[in-house]
Amino acid sequence: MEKQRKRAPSARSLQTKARILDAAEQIFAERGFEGASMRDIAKLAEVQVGLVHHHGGGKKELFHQTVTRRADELAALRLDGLEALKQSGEVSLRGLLDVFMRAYVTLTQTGGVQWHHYGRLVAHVSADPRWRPLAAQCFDPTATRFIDEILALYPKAERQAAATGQVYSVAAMLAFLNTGWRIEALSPGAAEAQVDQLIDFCTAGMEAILTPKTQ
Amino acid sequence: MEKQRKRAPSARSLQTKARILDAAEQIFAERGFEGASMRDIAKLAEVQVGLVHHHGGGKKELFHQTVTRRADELAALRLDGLEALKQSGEVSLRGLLDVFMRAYVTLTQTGGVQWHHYGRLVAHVSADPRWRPLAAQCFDPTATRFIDEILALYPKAERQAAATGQVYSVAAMLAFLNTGWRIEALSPGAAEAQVDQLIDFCTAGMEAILTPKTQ
DNA sequence: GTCTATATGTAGATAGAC
DNA sequence: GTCTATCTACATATAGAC
Repeated sequence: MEKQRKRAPSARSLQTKARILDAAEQIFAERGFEGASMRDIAKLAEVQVGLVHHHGGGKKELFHQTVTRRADELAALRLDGLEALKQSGEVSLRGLLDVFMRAYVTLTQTGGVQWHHYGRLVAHVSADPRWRPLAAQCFDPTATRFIDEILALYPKAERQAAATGQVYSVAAMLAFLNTGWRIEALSPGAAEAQVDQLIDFCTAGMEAILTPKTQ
Repeated sequence: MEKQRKRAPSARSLQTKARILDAAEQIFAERGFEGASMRDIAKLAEVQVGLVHHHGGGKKELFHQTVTRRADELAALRLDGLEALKQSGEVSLRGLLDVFMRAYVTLTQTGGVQWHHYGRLVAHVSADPRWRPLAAQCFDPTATRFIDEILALYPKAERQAAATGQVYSVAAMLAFLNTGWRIEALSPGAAEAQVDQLIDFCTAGMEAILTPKTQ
């Protein structure tokens, strides 16, 4: 259970680092990279400023760690869902977009504050061209995987169209996450209806640009 | 209310202020509010730092001025287009979204660097909840106007659905503007095709959430 | 209106004691 | 690993000469 590499990670140390990453996640999500300060992160994590540098390795490196920490978990969530969908034999465009979005959206809205912060953090990463390489590393492999599946359903569509639709869908999803609606405040049924609406929008839009205009 | 009628705006002064706002537009667009510095803005505008304060009235006020400067022009562009569309008698959902997006998108892509910067600046404003009041002041009136027209076309649709679709459409549009495709680098025909594709996506998505599921 | 000089605060980062 | 103290740089903002 307990990891022991060199000397002693000392459960306390791991716990401290986790607290720092949690704090960084929140501050970065709220104020962006430039707007966040190491001091505010340290204060929220209830540690000294030097410790944030020690565990984070500088502000930029800390930001990278914060983003990548949950990226694998998110990718696994999506790819597992994709695998389950394919084995069900009922692969459809809507089913693919549902798998890609629903678990993530639900998690960021009702899966605890940290995932909520992570949702906003991802919005920053996706919006700022400066983080393009980081975003590519974290999210492109999974996105490409889904685009492949979509193209298998629409053999005559061009890859550019599917990729464009994916970009628009992600943009709509991030808008949904960051528009400030805390859907958890609604009734559970209403929350699901909101997600359904998002998926309806993206499915219809995607299908429109996948099928030849000369309908 | 009115601008200084006291002495003389002195063409040179107006020119200087315009240069400062142009520089601010570019720097804010590239690095966001926190990432931008008054020094960098001054340097790009080729003036002294004090002058940026003098004309801008502090960093926050300068940001507001930069955003609002072109907002009226943009609103007029859209409302004129809406008026023309209504007088043509051929109002459709696609027509409305076309009016709302095409002129703006084309302008930010081929209307000169300053409009290109402004497109990215608007993306920052739209993404950050801190600028919500500013965004509301600049863009909500026009957006509400278009939502009204959409609801007139779909009497049975709920206002929430139209507003949600509008948010997703704007998100897709901003993604289009900021994904880095310089469509001006493409052939003119290809550029128009890209915009058509964006409008296709939004029209289909919007229609999907405006019509009752149990169709 | 424009420039020089400066006031004042805070940022990221590090050294060294414990 | 953790904390205290500090270095250095740069931020916004302003005062006053011209």
